[in-house]
Amino acid sequence: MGRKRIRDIRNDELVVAAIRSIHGKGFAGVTMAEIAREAGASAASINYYFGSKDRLMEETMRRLLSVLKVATLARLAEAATPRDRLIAMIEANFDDTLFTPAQCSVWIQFWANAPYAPALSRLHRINRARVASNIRGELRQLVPERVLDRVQTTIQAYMDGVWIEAAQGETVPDAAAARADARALAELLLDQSRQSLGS
Amino acid sequence: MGRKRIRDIRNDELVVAAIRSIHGKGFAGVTMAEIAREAGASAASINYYFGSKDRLMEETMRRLLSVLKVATLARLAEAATPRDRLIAMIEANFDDTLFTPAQCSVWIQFWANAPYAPALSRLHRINRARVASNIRGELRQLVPERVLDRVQTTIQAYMDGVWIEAAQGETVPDAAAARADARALAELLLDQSRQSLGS
DNA sequence: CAAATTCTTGTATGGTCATTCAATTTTTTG
DNA sequence: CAAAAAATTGAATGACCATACAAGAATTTG
Repeated sequence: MGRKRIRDIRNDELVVAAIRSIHGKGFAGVTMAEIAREAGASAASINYYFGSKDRLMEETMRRLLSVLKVATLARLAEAATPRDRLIAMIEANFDDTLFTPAQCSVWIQFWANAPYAPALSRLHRINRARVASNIRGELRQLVPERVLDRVQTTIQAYMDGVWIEAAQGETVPDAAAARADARALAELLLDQSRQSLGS
Repeated sequence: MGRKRIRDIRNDELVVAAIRSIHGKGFAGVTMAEIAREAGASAASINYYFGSKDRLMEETMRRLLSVLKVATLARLAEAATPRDRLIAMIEANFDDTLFTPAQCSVWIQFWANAPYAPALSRLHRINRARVASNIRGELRQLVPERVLDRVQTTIQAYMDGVWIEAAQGETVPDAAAARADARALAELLLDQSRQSLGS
């Protein structure tokens, strides 16, 4: 039963410690020893489980992307119409499980490092493409082809921007408010598109 | 006449080299020696002029903020109505002099470092507040009080998000297109606000 | 329980790099 | 032009830190 259990538990603990530590000092600023201390382990054990600091960052981001995926699927399960499905996917980005100060910070560090780390860059490209494709899938049934691209990129840029602001930590992120604002923007974009050209 | 001329020239050269270098390897990843080589100088001279790597980053960001300010003022000079002034301020963020791959990269590094460097944090807070205040000043004459806050934060989040995407470098940033998209979003927000409540 | 496997960590290593400093060159000034 | 001031840099310094490793502890297995 518990064949790979310990490994999984440690992986979890270390990734959680990494999220907290990165939030506290940034990825470049934090040391392996600090992350280890946060997890109640030794720096050497991080290398035992992950191989390197870069790989730890990569696994940490995989974790965040997984949280996003879970939140998205949970919300999609309750959505019936294309419009509901679109909103479900957007609101998932500001789910209570994802839109926290620590995770916002990690996401920023990810953006800052991705251009210089092939593994992160790949992760970013894949995730972005997946989200874009999902959004477009629903939009195709909601807005005219002519504006599809613009609406999709606008939504995605807006969501990224909200994350940035949250990571600057001047105000505690309010997930529910973020969802409401994002939804309002989406609905505005949908209504306007339908109205200006008919759908 | 040339009392402080050499110092100014060197500052310029070093800041330009810093922008290029940071774009190439990230702030944490680049060394003083690399930045110096890019400028045709020595690492020691950077410290002579700036005192430290962190101060160089700070001055580099001041440069970008100054470019934004110049672009904003230039566009404001040609704007007559509140609506034109709002659009001028928004489009300034995607001015040809500012919205370049290298400068987008630096901006991301700035966002990633600001939470951990008081000097950068301060710069970020001040700039953000200034832009927010300017935008709100125009919006006050354009949309109902009730939506003012939401419209302003939406615009700002969207602009930040566009910068992030540009910095990921998957596509070469097209400043003119970015301006058109941003303008379209602004006009949509204005029209909808006016329509839904009257202004 | 004994052998094998997995896990854990203290310590050593090697490399990297920002920063300092003294010495030199260049420029300014009177 | 000579003295002073400013600019420049090579090389030394001193920290810091990711990673490797070997030795030992814990756990699993048969």
